[in-house]
Amino acid sequence: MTVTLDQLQAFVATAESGSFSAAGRVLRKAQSAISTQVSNLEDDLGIELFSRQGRNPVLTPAGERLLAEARVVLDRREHLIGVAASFTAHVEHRLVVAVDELYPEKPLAALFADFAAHFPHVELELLFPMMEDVSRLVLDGKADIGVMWRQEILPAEIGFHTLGWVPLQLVCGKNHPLANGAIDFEELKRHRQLMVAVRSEGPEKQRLRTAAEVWWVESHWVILQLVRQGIGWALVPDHIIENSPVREDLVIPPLRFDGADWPVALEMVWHKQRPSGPAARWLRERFAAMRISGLPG
Amino acid sequence: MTVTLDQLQAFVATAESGSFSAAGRVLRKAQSAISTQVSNLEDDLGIELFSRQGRNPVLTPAGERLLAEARVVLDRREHLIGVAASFTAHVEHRLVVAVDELYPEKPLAALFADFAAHFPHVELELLFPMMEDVSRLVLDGKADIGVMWRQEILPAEIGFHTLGWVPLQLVCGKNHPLANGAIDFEELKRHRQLMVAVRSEGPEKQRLRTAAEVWWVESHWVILQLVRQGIGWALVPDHIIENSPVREDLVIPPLRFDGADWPVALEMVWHKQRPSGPAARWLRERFAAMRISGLPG
DNA sequence: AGTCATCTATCAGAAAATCAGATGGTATCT
DNA sequence: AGATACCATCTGATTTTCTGATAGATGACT
Repeated sequence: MTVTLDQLQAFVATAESGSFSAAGRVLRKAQSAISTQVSNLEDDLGIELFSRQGRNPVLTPAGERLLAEARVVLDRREHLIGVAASFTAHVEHRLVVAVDELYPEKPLAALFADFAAHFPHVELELLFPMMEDVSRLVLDGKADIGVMWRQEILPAEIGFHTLGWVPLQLVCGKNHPLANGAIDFEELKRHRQLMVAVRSEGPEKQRLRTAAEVWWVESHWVILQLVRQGIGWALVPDHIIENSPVREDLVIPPLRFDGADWPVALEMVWHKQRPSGPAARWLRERFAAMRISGLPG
Repeated sequence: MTVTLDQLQAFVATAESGSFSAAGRVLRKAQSAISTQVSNLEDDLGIELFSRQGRNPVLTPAGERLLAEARVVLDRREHLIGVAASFTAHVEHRLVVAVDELYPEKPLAALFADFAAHFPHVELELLFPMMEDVSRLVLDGKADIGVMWRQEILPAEIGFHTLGWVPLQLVCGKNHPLANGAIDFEELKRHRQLMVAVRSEGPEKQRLRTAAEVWWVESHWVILQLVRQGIGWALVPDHIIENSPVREDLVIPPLRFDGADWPVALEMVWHKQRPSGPAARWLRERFAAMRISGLPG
């Protein structure tokens, strides 16, 4: 004989319920069936799993250890069945999500943890594209769902939904001229501004442009590195400043003018024509239901 | 019916051998048995694993994915059986090894990789004790095997075996007075020496003492940090210097006297009276068979 | 101490699953 | 076209597993 899943099941049920009889009741089998199955398992493994001194069987040290192993084997069977079920339910086996770094990581991590619990069998690929355009990735089928900042013109094939607005902070290095005292709007124009090198052209690209001289940098993270060196000032979302390794060298100077949180709209995008499975739909709904840390949408 | 290990085995064998017939030959069963078992598995999972268009069955995408899962389940069964076998063979379930940092990590890692392959079911705990004495850990039963540098007096209950000698290098900071030019033995005595704070007293503790003024530090790694600051000079094994994060700031000055590699003997120790299982014996033999990077023992 | 409920191991027969071998049909190669 | 190797399916035989019964043992309770 060879070790059988039924044997392992009888073993685990016995360990969990505390007696062969109870295990029989749980598994809807006769007590004798459980008893012999566990006994056979012990013969196959060549080791005693339960000590049968008293009225109830009690795990031996070996039984204790092997119980954990048995649970693993049974879990893997359940997992296999789950994978098969997700195939028949036409759940995606793989889902690619492209998220702009503007989206705060903390709720993102919570969301994906939740996703993993709901769809344990779906392989998730997360992209944080730098220079590529999120909407282009979605358009080309390289990503199933995208989260990006607003682009005025989106192709008609792309569906979208506004998630909310992320407020930006004005930040500069602590040795930068702007770091001392409150800032005038006109003053801003005289210093170099660092902006993310947005990919597609359009009016949105220019909306935040304030200074005469602008450098284009591929990521907010890199921008902070440059800001720290005193190369210029920038508009960067809160959460990126918070989590920056160089945040001690950064200054958020007070402003002498209003309406100065420069909100940026975050959009969720997908391809209208590509059919989306249950996992993609679930993720879209959850994205839409979440509120961004800033103003609600 | 529920998914059975036999079914999975038939499935995997079919996928590996390319046909039901071949799988039957491999598993020493009739072709019909394999065929029906795979068919039953497909019914249970509710999905087609093989496409049966041509002469031979060929995996569907779902089959491809589930094949990996099936292999995992079968592997876990083998693992369980292996754990049980190691119980009956009275293999230790846990082995604690205390290694002095003098022992080079590279061969150590290779050795333990090998160990993991031979004894996959043994939990290994590795200690790199700082201030505690390795022989004391072994004596107290907190470690099964120890590798330490030679202590003249070892308790009688401790068995030991000399593994080899580790040569030490004289090292100092690049701004230290000794860093310029070849070094005289008398010169050494005038500068502060940093030594590892060895735990037990004994003549071995004093053997390497050269300077008048000595600081005792708990680890060679920390010693290098201090040496880098120019606090003193030290004798440190090669591999620790190599792997130090501060090695650019260190200098190994030339010496104007001979016999200056200060070899330190490494011993393997164990408790004679405590019975050792197969894993401990294997590890002892392999330790003994290895040559230290320096002179052979 | 005696009673009772509940547990375990084991047995025999019934029920179920699995297997081998035979058969017919089909794809592939020569 | 013929030969070969393969697959699906059927049937009866074999093996395994299950149930239900029985006897002995343990622990709780009076």
